[in-house]
Amino acid sequence: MSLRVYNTLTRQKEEFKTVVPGQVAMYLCGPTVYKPSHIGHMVGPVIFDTIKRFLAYSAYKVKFVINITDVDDKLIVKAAEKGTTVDALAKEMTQDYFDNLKTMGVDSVDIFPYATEHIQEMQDIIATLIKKDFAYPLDGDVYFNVPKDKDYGKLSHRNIEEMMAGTRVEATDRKRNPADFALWKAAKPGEPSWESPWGPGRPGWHIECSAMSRKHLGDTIDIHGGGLDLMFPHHENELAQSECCTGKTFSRYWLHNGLMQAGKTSGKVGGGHSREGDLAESQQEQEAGKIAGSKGAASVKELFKVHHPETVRFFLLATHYRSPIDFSDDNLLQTGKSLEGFYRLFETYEHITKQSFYALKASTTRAGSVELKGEPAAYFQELADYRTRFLDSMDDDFNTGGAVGTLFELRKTLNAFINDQKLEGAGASNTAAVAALTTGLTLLRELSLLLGVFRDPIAKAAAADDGFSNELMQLVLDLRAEARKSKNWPLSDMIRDRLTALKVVVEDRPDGARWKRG
RNA sequence: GGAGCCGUCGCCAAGAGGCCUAAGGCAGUGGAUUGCAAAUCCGCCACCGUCGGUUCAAAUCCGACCGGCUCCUCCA
Repeated sequence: MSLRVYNTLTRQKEEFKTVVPGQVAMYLCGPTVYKPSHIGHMVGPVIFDTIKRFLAYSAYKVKFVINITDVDDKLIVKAAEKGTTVDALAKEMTQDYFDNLKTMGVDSVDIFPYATEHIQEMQDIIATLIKKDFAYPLDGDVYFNVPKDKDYGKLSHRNIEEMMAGTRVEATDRKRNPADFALWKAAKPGEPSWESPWGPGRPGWHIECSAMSRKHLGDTIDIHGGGLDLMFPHHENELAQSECCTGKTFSRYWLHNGLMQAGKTSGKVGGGHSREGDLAESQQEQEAGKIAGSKGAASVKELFKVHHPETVRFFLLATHYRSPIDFSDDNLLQTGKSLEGFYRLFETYEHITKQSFYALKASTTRAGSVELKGEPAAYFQELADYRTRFLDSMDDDFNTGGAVGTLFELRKTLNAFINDQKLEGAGASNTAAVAALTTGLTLLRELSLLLGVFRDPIAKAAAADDGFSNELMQLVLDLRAEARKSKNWPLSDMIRDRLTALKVVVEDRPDGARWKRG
């Protein structure tokens, strides 16, 4: 099966064909760095990070760019509020963004270009647009002339006449047409500004992406991504500017991810108060303070105090990227629970082989995928089927939700194999069976790494790593083992009950007792 | 008012004309296993918002309706 992607431009799934065979240029609209990231800011990066992993696995050479918007109205307002400079605020919030990306396991981004470092490139585009009569200067501003662009509206599937019919034409509006948008804004006192042929000023909202995408990825890119909320006007305008400037296709595929929603009933999320609509304010808020009285969504850092980042990432990928995501503590808690079985399997595997799942060497390419041959044939056949289904799901418009499903099925097969072969007990010395198990775990590692999950051991509770506690626990369990040997059930049960009360879970496995803090 | 999205088991969520008498997870439940538990495995647990239509065939296409949601601009 070959890759098919849903293209917003055509509103259908299309076969994926890149400009340059074997290479992918991918651009994702990044944040305006004026406040700490909330979970909505992480959705796009996690999804496109996963897309990049899969494309790379599928033998594409991918260049992935996320921009940082470090000049904007919201920044100016916020900096003034906080009594700091735009530059200082932007730097602080950019760092926050980077921290959060790292925690979420988003590490495949090649370049993070800054808007303020591309003023010249923006001006070049504006100058070309003026020359081609697609834009006009007006008292220090420069506007894009929307009616001049006959393709305008093709991305968001709107037609200009209808739009204008619905637009209130202000008597004071100086623009030639209400739909025209600013490419360059004349400087106001106290605001950051740059020299330009049209006088000192700063860029409009959309021009930065056109400029940075062009500079780092070329006139025509393969994938342009962003939240659904950015489709109009941001992407529509970007598209118009870029194509009118270069005369070429701006992006072959437009991928829009669904937005987070704070469910009406979900109430608090990650410890922060959220009202309906707050989260949907989304990836790149277009208007600061749009929702009056809004406290805003919980910051990502607050969220991580309550939910493990891996749980959050898994949760985001368990739903199709184009669907809205109902974000709530309950949902996250359920996801966390569903992951425990994986962690337990990894633990069991380590007990059997004395080797960590996390140390398994997995292929990062489809061509190098682990070989699934051997005995028992039925077991290997199942593994092969899961791999096929997982990859087919991903090939079908990056259906991570379907792919996640096969991961759970794979887990079940692996556990069943351990049971059948008694690998925790009598079968432990069956080296062929243990090797077969390792093959299965290697497949699991290969596939889960594609989603960017189960990359590293999750941090255990601090006390569990404390040598003294470990030895003490070993002592208690040894004593209990003695009691069990002499069938002193009341005593062994008492020990277990008392430990349970201390939130220590004891499991009597075939190869001995195992404990962990609950 | 205009444009668009969504409605699949108690909850989350794949599937997008026949392989669906609908994947997977969480919860529930019966069993195997266990001294008892825990964990694990096996089994059970949905006719796909409603009503019509198209078709040999629809959860999947069309229409209406009901319910949920988003966007409609950088000037305010």
